[in-house]
Amino acid sequence: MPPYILVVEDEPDIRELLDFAISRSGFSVIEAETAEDALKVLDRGTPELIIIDWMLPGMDGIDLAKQLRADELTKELPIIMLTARGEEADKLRSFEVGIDDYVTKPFSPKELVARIKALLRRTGKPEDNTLSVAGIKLDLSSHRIYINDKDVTIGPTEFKLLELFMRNPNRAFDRSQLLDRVWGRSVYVEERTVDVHVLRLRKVLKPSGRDHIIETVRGLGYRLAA
Amino acid sequence: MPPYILVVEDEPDIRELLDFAISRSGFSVIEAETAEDALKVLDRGTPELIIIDWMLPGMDGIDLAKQLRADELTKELPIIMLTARGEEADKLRSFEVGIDDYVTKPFSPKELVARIKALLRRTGKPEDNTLSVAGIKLDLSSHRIYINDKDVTIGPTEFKLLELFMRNPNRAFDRSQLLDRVWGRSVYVEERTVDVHVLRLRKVLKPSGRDHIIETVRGLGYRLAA
DNA sequence: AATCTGGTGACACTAAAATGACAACGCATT
DNA sequence: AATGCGTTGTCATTTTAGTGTCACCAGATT
Repeated sequence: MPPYILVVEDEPDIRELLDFAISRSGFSVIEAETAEDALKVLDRGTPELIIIDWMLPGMDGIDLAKQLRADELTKELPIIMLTARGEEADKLRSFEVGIDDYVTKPFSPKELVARIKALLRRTGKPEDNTLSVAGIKLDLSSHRIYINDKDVTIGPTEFKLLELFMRNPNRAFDRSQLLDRVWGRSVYVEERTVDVHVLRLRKVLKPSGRDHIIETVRGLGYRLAA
Repeated sequence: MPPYILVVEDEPDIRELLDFAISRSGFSVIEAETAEDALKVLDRGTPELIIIDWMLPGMDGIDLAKQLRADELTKELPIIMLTARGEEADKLRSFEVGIDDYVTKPFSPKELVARIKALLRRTGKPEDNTLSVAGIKLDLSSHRIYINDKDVTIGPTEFKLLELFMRNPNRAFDRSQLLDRVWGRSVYVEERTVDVHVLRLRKVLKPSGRDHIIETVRGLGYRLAA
């Protein structure tokens, strides 16, 4: 899943310059000549960031930006707009649409790259959705669990239970809290069912000797000891 | 026959090293032990590039190169010659024949791959945007798919589905995400339809034994395991 | 000892996914 | 317009995996 930056620019020379400058600083670049092309590319996967030329044949940059903002999938996509000197007056309009940054032509590649990096830093990619406590690693994005780097399988309920515990290490939950937060407020199940799932969770942790980290708090409920 | 790189080398160890290094950077490799074998392979389809060991039993590398240059079909075929240290003196001769580049043994795999890429770029072969994960290769431009270098047919929807998975290996998607990103936000289809298409995708992958890489995440959706 | 609380295995039950069949559709060909 | 082919979405059915409950047991608590 190579993260990439999408460049939408109709002038071949500038496109190449952009590609060169950006690739050289370690990003992969995909180029599109027109807004229409860009949309096609976007259909196949969301980039980390998109650079759009203000003036484009057909649908222009602003319209493309608007459309991106309207779409749930690309709503958050950082946008850098390329404008020619003299179009600066329009920058207000572009910020209205939700452009994150803009660069005026002619631009220095160094500046551009700096802006890209700044923007990526700013928008912070929550890519590594991974929780890890006491040798247990829970990868939210792949929905996988590793114990001492060994892959283990686990049921959906146990997954949610473990996730809750890992998000709140050392905190003790009573059974009704666990039911609320793992099963949901609406369903009714016996409180003792929690015990069974804790048992099942411990069974999964057992082979790695990590089962003791789920502690029983007598008279109350359970807790994950970090 | 999918785009590939032909390696002509008689020493098994080196052949394997080459295969490993080159495949790892996304090209398919076909191996030949001798010049004669190589010619047989070439009969079945022209590769993107050919790597020839200088010293070969029977017809040697230079002769093979000469013959390739003489044939209309392989006249333009980029050739990289592998020479042992000490044979460098002959490099002049090899450029005469029309070798495009040469690499002296021992070589670093990284350097070799860099040279391959440079050569492909130079000879104008547009670096076909191809996506490859776990022995599955997607050719985005020709919309074709190769599994272990074997051509397989696949429906458009399965293609998009597989592409999404390959662009986000290990990431688990729920059905609604898959519907959004493969079918598009606007159309309404049953969530269960996803199951059917996953089934169809798996059926296509089955003959190559690659079907298990599409994993079911119970209670959630699916994921491609890399 | 009497009681309370949690651990545990068994089991019936249910929800979720795999699968096979099918009708509708799009598209190219005739 | 009719034909045929490949693709698509849906549904009914089977298969599989996970769930909740209970009965019983053991250790802790009084």
